[in-house]
Amino acid sequence: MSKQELEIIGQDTACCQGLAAAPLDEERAAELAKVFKALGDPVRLRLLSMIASRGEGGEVCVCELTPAFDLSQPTISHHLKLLRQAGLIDCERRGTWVYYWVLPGVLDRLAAFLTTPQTHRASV
Amino acid sequence: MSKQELEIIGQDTACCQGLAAAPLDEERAAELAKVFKALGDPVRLRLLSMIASRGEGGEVCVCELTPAFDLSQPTISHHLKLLRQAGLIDCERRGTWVYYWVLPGVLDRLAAFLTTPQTHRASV
DNA sequence: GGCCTGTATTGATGTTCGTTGATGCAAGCT
DNA sequence: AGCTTGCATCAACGAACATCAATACAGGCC
Repeated sequence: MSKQELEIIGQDTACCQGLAAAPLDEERAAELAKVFKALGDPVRLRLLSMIASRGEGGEVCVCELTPAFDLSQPTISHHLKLLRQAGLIDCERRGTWVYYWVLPGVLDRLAAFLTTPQTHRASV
Repeated sequence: MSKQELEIIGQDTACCQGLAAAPLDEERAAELAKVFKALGDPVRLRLLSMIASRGEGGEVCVCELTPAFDLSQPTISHHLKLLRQAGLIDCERRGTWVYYWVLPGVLDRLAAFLTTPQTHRASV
């Protein structure tokens, strides 16, 4: 049930130049855009937030997520799949239920990418 | 030429609960999704990166941005408009040319929203 | 004034995305 | 085995989006 996500946001990839460090090349821009696109939907943002609120190592059962929305169960399942394909979350089936969690470090790496580098020819 | 952007990511809005602090309410999720959606396109990410690379207070003329892409001028103009409406950048016309810059603090606030809060019932 | 250059807007088109009902699959239970 | 529950996948449809050619607008220059 795993093994489908992208591996975009660094992990061991030492690279990780910030957005403001230098103009993004086409390839890296395309990869990162997939992640931000996954975040670019209110339902997915809420889903991710609900999962992330469980803290490090925390998990949420799908059965807790679905009833929080005025949407059909397939729709929620679809959004969870997109978040997973973006490399933000992962899941595991345990018995009848499926549990989701936030992949450790991803959000912090994304944040690091956004914040402007301290060392810069700053004008201020 | 300004005065059209959203005011989403805090500024003086003291609020700014992180994504992992608590489940996002519908309204805030919708607002934030607009920003991430603006970032969810490779062209816009590259545009923003090119502008942000100029550092604090830096500006870029549209005439420098357009030729960096294999896209028509109206398309670039359209993407810049979306970035502006998302509250990420602003612009000003000076004579014949239009200059864009990154709104100060926006990226840092976005990053702060993504990073998990330190104070938490962390399991690790 | 008229012309030229740089940028934004409009209208149209092909593609992608969000949503749903129907269906399929996995696991527990009797 | 058969039934039931939880979740994923499929097929289809309407809405939103990215793109372009054509056009409009703004400012400098003659």
